[in-house]
Amino acid sequence: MLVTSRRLSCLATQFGRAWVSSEPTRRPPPARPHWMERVESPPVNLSDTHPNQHDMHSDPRREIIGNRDVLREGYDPETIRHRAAEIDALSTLLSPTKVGGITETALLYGPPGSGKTCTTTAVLEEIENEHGVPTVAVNCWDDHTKSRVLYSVLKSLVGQTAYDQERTAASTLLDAVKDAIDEPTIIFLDEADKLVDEGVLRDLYEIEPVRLLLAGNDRHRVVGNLEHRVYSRIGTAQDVEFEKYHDGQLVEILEDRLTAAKVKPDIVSDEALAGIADAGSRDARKAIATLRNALDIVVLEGADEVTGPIIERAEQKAEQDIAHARISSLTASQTLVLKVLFDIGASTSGTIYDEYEQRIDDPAVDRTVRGWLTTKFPQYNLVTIREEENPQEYELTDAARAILE
DNA sequence: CATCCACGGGAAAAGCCGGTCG
DNA sequence: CGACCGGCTTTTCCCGTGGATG
Repeated sequence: MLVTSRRLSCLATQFGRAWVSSEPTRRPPPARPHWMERVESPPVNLSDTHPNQHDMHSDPRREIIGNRDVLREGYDPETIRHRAAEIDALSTLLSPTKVGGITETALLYGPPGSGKTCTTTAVLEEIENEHGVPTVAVNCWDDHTKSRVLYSVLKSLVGQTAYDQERTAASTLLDAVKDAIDEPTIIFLDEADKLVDEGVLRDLYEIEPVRLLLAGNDRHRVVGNLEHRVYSRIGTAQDVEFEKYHDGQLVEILEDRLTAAKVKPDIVSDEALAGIADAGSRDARKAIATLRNALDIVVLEGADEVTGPIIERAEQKAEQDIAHARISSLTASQTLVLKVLFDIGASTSGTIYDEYEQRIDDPAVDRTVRGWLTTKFPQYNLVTIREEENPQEYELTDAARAILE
């Protein structure tokens, strides 16, 4: 099943480019700078803390997964597959001869799990290593406010700072960032559509040597209403669009991980792999999470191989882990709104609010609850909005419902 | 030294309101 | 008209700091 020759030949055709074939030089772990923790921290994954890793000496099961690390969220693969065009576009856009030239901004957009982050990270790493161009990456999901973005940028540029992240004025941080930048520098804001205050984009953009890379799910959300206020000043931004992987491509990506993770052969059949790719609904992040969970189930339950039912459970677990973590981060009041939704099913904001108000002593005001329903909860993938209804209705996602039971 | 309190700042909540739809 | 939506603005909340006070 793990057809090595197929993988290699595929690689060869995918990447004729020099920088790709210099693969092995990529990612010297210690050189992994600053923001790496951020990339790893995102939304959480309870199952990441799961079994083995330690105490695996006498455990015969350790044979099953040699290196589970490769399967964790945020791990940067050795090889970027099926993104040759995007890599090409990014490399051209960011090549050192252009950095410092005309200030341009690149806009990367595409659905979740379409390789935006890992592709861009790889290209940036290449540029930093080969050409000495400083690069900074910020995940705006974690750092979605102005001060946090600036703090994060500053920390990447100068290491530890004397500033207190929460307490120093954004303007102070901005000045410090300006001072720290004296040569062309690439700043990559991942999930830029999660920013609360897009003013920070303009602030960063106006620092002369800075070149911005913005990534998000759809172009409209990323540029959206900053079109006039910021975007026009940003000038001609170059778009790089990422599309969902096809199932076949996803299978190859999963095969790479299986090999790198040194998973014992025969645990995951071709058929199972296809099933996992299918469950991932063309989202690489989700597919990998499903694979990881499926293998954990196999290990924990001593199964012989990954089966259909295991894949199904693994898929649900992947979603629920995330939902669980998200729900834990909510306030009691916010959780109550979800419970109301759980009890009464899909409803309009008015109905939800009436019921919510009944159940709590000091309810938040309706505008606030509406804000949660339309922005925060959907972003957390806890609620979906049924826009076809008029007025629109809010409904819990399956994962959220499973947690609230 | 221990407490108290006013202050500065960001983030989140609350308030306001014009607009849409049936 | 009533119910709801969502952009924008204003207010409140919250917390570390630092100076004053007992």
